[in-house]
Amino acid sequence: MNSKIVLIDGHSILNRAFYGVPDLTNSEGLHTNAIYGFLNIMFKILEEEKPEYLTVAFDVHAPTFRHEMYPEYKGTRKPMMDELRQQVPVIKDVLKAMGVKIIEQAGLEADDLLGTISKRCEKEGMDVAIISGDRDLLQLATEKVKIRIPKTKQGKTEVEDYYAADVKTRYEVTPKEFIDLKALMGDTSDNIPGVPSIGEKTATKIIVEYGSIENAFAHVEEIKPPRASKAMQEHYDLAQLSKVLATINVEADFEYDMEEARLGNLYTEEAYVLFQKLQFKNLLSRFEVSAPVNKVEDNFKEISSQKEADEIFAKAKTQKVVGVSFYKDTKNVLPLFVQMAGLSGVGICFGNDDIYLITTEGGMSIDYILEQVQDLSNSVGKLSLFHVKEAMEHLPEVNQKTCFDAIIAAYLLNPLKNDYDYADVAREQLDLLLDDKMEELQKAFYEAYVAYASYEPLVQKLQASEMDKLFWEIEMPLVFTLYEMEKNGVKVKASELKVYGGQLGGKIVELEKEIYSLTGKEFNINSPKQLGVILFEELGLPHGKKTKTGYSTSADILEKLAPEYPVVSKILEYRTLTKLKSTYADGLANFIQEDGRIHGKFNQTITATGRISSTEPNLQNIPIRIELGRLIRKVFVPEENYIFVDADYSQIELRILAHCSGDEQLIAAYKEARDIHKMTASQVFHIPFDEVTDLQRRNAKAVNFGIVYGISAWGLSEDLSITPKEAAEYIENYFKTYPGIKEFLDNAVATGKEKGYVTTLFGRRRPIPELSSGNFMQRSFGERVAMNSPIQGTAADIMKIAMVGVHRRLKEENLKSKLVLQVHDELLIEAHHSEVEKVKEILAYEMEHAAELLVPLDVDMHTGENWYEAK
DNA sequence: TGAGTCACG
DNA sequence: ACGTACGTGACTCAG
Repeated sequence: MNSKIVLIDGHSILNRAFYGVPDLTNSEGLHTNAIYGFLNIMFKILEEEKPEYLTVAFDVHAPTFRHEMYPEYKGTRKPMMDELRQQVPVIKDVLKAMGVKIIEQAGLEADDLLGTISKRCEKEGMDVAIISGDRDLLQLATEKVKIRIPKTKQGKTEVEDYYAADVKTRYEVTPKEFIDLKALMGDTSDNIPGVPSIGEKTATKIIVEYGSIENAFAHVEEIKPPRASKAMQEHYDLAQLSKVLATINVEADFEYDMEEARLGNLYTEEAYVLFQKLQFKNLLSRFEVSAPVNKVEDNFKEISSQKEADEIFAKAKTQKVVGVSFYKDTKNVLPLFVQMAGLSGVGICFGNDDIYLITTEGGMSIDYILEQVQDLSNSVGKLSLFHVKEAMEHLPEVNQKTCFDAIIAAYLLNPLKNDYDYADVAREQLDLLLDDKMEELQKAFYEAYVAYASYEPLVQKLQASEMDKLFWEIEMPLVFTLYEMEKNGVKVKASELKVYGGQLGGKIVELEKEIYSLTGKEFNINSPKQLGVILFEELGLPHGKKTKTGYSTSADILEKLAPEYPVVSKILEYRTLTKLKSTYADGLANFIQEDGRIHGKFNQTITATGRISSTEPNLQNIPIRIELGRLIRKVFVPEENYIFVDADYSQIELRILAHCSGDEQLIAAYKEARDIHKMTASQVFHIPFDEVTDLQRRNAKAVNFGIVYGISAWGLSEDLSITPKEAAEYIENYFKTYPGIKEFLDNAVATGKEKGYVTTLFGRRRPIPELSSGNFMQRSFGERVAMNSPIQGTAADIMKIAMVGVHRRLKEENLKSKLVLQVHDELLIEAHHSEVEKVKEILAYEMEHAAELLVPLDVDMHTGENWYEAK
């Protein structure tokens, strides 16, 4: 068995990968799709070939002898897109980190390097596989040298292989003749001229017949068709030039040490770090799980005696920063009961040599330890933790002013990531790689250490990005407000919910029967796939959009059919009812705790814009638009002697738009408390204010919404069921009426493109990597996001400020009333009967004064015996 | 696990 | 020519 070498045409494969793999970016906004695709192709090839040697060749962007001969060489080639260009140095770093030999040489193209190495290796008796996306390389094919051309088709990589014989089969010419073929037909991508009027067909015929351009020229009179013969006589010089340009130099002069190309272990620690940075989760699994050697680990000290613990706490009290973590020993706990297991220790860290785990092992009670931590919080500079809101369960009396939540800091620095844990922070802030499968004990040590060590870099980065004020004054205080809300929960009447669910169930069964009889068939109505087949194939209804998996059966499509086909309206009704039953009636019931309340989670590190999200259950999407659904709100009730006070901002996003754009007209309108949608209609459609019809007002409202979402004529036309042309006219008129708004939106996109992110009034950042995408769709999305995020994000900031203010006032004034829900622009308070007026005053004041804008912030308020009444 | 659908602001 | 409104989360089906 001969030894084997794989040679990769670096730029060519990177280019293939770039166009074959959908746009990917890591959390820092670096585009990574080409790198990802390149590595996938490379790994696939290596697995197939199992070579001893590997080399990747790159072009250096310097003129070669071909440019001297023909300055236009490769001249028409499009300049590399930025998103691809930025990936070139990175792939080189990745390859270096994996110990892969890279070769590049000024004055030589990758083709020449590959050709020469290939020849040298072949002479040594080796097998060679050359990987390129470029068919030029086919001239190098022999019996020993295989050219492999990967094609990415729908995510799958298929490879075309060419030995010399395969070239002959496919192109009717030998690899050597392939050069002559190209000399005749030319190559637009490399700007090789070829002979005018000779294309692939004619060129093949000529070369098959004569074997070379020289021999063809010797018989030029005989060449058929006459047109080709004439072209050949007139432009033989071009053919000769083209041949030289197309010929790969297989005897180039450069140093190449075979031993450097020998394949070692690709999966090095360096490569692992890079892969993590690039966020190639799939590829990471190729690395043997190996925790890197860590010096910190040597300093882990387990403490179980109270005397030692007291000393450590005493020392900790004088520190600027102390990292804290919690240790739950689950070794001997059945998986089912892990949740209920109590803590068995606390991690404490205030220096690289001071990393402790104080455990209950020696008889210290966990309450004692936790008390010490809370005590510590009063004298320490900062107490740094992960997930402070969750930690509050253990530290209810902690000094909130000294708490630092590293997860929230990491979120502000990159709100696009969907998941954060201490390992992410360790990697990003400390370049420390942690094994995800650690013992709980070791984890607790590391968590305390990372909380301590990441404090400085995080705070420094928050300052550098001007988000320190946002962090300390809004996000950190909000942690405790959200904790309170979760702890408070909201009372839900289980019995009424059950009745409601039962009623729905009855109606659903009836509808089911009717649908089956109307379609003449029993099927799963909940399956869009089955439903599509029944409606559009068996019943032959006109279908609209198609999705990847079949026909679209979404509500907007079905609604168009409903007037004509009774079964369709039944299906729509069925959908509504099953949704209400499964998600709300049954769904909510599952979350009612023993105290009769639902304690949903309010998440602070999820959204890209800064909004809060609600889960388990989602209490921010309880029905309201449809009456039947809205009834669910009747089961949300205050406890005895309490009443709901509900306050919501009126049109906060449009007001923010008015403020940020400084548009005189809009500002004046809000100052005068005019009906904004009606006014918009009057101005955009040129109608006297009092003559605006309901429809016109509705349309204007949709335009206002569209503006906030990052308007596009197509989107608006879809929403209003008008033509994109008409929608474009609306928008044009709108911008003519409010020139300040156009300027503001244009500016948002421009600064987004320039800086890579947009900001809210309070400095919150939203990175938008899509803005630099070469893909039209992605870029347009980025532009809409650039227009929307500052508005939506500022609204979120203002609401957060209001919440902190309301929470602070309730506490300061010793009120029994509690914040229970937040729904983006709405707050729900469970107010004690004796405190209703006070609560109303607090809500109104804190919400209206959360920010000082050029327009007033208006708040609507209602009270009620349940949530339905309070809206 | 991803796609489709639909509930909310 | 391209082809969607912005931001979320839960449930269901089907592979």
